Amino acid sequence: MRHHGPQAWWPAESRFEVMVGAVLVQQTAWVNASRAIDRLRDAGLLDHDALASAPRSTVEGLIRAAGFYRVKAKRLVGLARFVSRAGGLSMLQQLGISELRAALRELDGVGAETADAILLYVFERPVFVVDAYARRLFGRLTGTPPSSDAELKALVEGVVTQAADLNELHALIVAHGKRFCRTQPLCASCCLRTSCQYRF
DNA sequence: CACCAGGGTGGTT
DNA sequence: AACCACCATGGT
Repeated sequence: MRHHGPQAWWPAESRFEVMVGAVLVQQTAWVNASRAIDRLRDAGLLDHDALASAPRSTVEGLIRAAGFYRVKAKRLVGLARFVSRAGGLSMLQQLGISELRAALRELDGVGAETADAILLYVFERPVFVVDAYARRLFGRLTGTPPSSDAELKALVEGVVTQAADLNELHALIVAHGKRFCRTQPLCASCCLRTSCQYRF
């Protein structure tokens, strides 16, 4: 990783747009999820009330570029209805982290990783997002690899406690993982920047 | 042409 | 609990 530092991770014009992106990017390259987001924006549907009442067939047509467009359209409308029912993101913001996570996990299409990504990037809660890159990284980095995602989460969250730092950490892991970590061993610069206060 | 991309769900063993 | 098929498009 040549350029440690803010990764301009998860660019979006609103918090709800981040939630929509979290679903659209599942098993999909960001460039294609981004196209779908642009089309939703042009259609005025990056708004939970508007999206909640939009026909699924309309949403399907707009998000086709992101792949899995039928299941994702269903998930997006369900997500929008959830936010509308709750009375908006400012209402959900009031909830405690565990009940907010439980509410998100009940939604169709929101698994462990997407729930944690939303907690971190939408609600700014101090959560470490365990994804395939993080598993590979820590599996190789530590002598005894974490045996579960829960263990890995606890390990990292026990050290990195600030939401802003967990945000940056996840961004660095994914940005680096995409470039190097799939087939090659970790390179020497594969950890946090040297000026970082945290040590594993 | 094969493989991958910032996963989740439901079914089978 | 560990697999597996499926969802589907666009890039390399």
